[in-house]
Amino acid sequence: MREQYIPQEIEKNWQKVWKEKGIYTTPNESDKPKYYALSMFPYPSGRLHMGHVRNYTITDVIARFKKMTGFNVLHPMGWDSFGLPAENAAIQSGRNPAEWTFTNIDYMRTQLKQLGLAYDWNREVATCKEDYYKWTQWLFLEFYKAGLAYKKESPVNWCEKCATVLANEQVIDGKCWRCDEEVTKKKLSQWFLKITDYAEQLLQDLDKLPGWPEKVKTMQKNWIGKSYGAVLKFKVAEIEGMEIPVFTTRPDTVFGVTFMAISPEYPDIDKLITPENRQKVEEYIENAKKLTEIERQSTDSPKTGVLLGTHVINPFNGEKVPIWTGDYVLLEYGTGAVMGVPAHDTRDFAFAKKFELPIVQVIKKDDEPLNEAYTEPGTMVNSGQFNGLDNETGKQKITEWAEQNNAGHSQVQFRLRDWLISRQRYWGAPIPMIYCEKCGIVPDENLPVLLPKDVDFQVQGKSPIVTSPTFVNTTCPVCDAPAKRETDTMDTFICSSWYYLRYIDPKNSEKVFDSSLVNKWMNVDQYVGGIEHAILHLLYSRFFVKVLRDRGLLNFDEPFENLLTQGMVLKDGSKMSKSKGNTVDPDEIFQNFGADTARFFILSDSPPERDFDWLDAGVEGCYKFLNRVWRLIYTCRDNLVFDYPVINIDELSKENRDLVRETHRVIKGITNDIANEFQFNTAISKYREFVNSIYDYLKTPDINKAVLSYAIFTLVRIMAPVTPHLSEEVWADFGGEFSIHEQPWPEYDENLTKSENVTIAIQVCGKLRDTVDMPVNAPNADVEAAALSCEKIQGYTEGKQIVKVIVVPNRLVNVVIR
RNA sequence: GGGCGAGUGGCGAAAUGGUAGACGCGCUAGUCUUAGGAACUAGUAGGCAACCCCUGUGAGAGUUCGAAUCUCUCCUCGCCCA
Repeated sequence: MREQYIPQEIEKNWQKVWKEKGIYTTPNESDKPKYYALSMFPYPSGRLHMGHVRNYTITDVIARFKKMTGFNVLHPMGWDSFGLPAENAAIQSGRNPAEWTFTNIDYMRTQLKQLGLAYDWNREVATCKEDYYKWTQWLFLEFYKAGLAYKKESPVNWCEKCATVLANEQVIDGKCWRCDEEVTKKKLSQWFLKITDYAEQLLQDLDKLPGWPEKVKTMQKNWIGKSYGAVLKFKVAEIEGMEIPVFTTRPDTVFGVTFMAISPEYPDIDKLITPENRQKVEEYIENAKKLTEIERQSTDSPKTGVLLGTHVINPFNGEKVPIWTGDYVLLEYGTGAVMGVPAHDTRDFAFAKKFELPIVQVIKKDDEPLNEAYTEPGTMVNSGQFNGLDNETGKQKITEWAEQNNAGHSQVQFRLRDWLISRQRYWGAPIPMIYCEKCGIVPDENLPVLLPKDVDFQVQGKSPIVTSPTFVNTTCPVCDAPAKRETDTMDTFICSSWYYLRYIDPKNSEKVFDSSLVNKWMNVDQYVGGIEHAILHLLYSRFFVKVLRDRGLLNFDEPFENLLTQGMVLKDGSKMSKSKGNTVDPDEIFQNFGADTARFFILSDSPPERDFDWLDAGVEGCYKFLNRVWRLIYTCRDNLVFDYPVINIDELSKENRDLVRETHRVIKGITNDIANEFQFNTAISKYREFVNSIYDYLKTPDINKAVLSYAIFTLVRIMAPVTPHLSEEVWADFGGEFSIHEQPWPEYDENLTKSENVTIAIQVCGKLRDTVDMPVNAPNADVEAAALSCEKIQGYTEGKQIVKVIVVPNRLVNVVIR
């Protein structure tokens, strides 16, 4: 027998051969249909973690399988390599962020190669390289030219610890998505991308994505948050000509308005404050600034507010109600002002209770007294001419009345805000804009705008980029006068919004990419990544594609045809993390067991979208199994014939026929598990069952070399996507043509997937009582007769009346008695 | 508070209207061995001295010849949104 299974040697050798022969280089031209398999590219944090291993193994198995089933597969990899950790490392260790990043990339690339992933490394991209971010900047200018990039002063989310602003999507429960610091509000002049222009399309086109998990689509739908309502205009009683518009989804409750609340940041708030209230209000406004959004919005935190002293007039009933300012009203949502209807809005109710404001019920279901806000449907009351309408009709009628009387109009409102992309950091793509005193804001077409190297990373509270004497001062490209550069860099989510397009044409120095190539390769047929990107990255990428389509750069609506969101890798029931000390280092697994074992294990046990609990004993179990496969092959080496003759099943003994049939059945099962369902865990269990069957077969005296060879070499081939090194080694050792990964996927004969006999369950009144072996597809009458003649069944039927007998072919018989 | 998803052995899980617990981990006993954490064999949902018996897929009801699976009510957990 050949020596032991030594994965470390086998794997190293084949990785070298694959590289030399370039079998994973993907040509752009091919007779085969295209298939684009994509993993979310990593941030080069230093080393691979098990989440990466899981993500990339899943995509790799799909890519290898597709290649064997006849596709020209594009399977690239790259680096999401701008971002804060590099800068923090630079601050702490004095190293240059670029150096830190490229060192990490080199190490992680080695690890990816050790995992045996079938990437076309010629297409590698890194977002922090000049030849990439040049085009990120170019795309920014495309947005600018389309009127989709603008600068605006507004209160923005500010993370003190990261010393930068954050997009709304990056604020999780009022905290920074990166460092968990409480996010506060700060007024700054910042660049935005006008994603709201595409809100409707981003919502509608979710229907074009049947290959996405419902969960992700629902999350995006909620995030975009389309709501139908009306803007109603309330005149200010004390100030001639001034009015305050409010957005409401409940115009039907307008007769229940007993106060108005405006945001502390409301632009005209100053005019609305009467002198006797001024001091109190200003103090209140100061305080509100310090609060986080979560503190302000929470339904269970106590409501606060102060009276301004002025009033508005309800256009519907002429009633004068006081104006308050309350921090639960946010400037960014709606119009920054809400009409207070305590009877029918939970937060208004709490506010009114606290400040003893009147509560007027205008929607009624029954006569129960109002102990809390009534937010259900009902009939309108106390609403003048609208009394008696059901409230849904009321919404329309009220809005119509407002439109006819110049008091408002219907309005569709989105929760989605424009995307704030300015970051006060160094390690990102500089926003290519110049400020000239004469010409104003001028785009810098001279790309790339390179990151300066003469910066001081030790500065506190501002971006290191500002310390560069050479970067900030420049000349205006229009008038040649001295000018200043924009010093903010772009949110790294911009860089990752288009990387999958650059893989298609990664070395193009003339253009961002060749449109015809991109149109040919896209969409991504299968995208695999973590659920944590359900909103951020996936929404931004969809937005980018739509804008680039409208700029004529590509001709499709959506980037990712099918999406698989894989679950987390856990250990001892919780997420792996350094602080918990429950991490598992991929390098250690490679060294001890080899990459094939790691790949095999990470796919076993749990379906991909579910969380996966890492178990050390589980890895060992997989290693033992691969050893068992190896031993199986080499103990029966003398009986294996690579070019075995055609098998005629009719000439074989029962044991041989059974193994042939099982081989066909396993091909069918695994093909289905991988191709249709991504049920890698059940595929793995089928490999094991098959190996167990072959071992059983070896015990029979009548071993047929062709049958055994058919089983073994089929096993080796169908395992190839999961254990590429082991399969390649065995294949080559027995004289197979290089490479097993370029062999066609085994086919099966549907007729031969069926066994000759089946065990039929016999139930009496739905309870299992016995079983009987019958030939497959036996006539129902025969099966019924066999069932009724069973001794045990007769014991149950004796003296009873048989009401009916149900026969499910090849499955069971149910005898119903009375 | 709303939306979505999930609940099956000691554990990861399988079965999507038809023999519940495939496959694996762990465990038990045995064989071989100087030894074994290797390999192999047998067993492993619970109850009962034991069975070919009874119970059993979060709880309860319903539909059906038959329900882990479909329907309703409730409980618990997770995620997202407030």
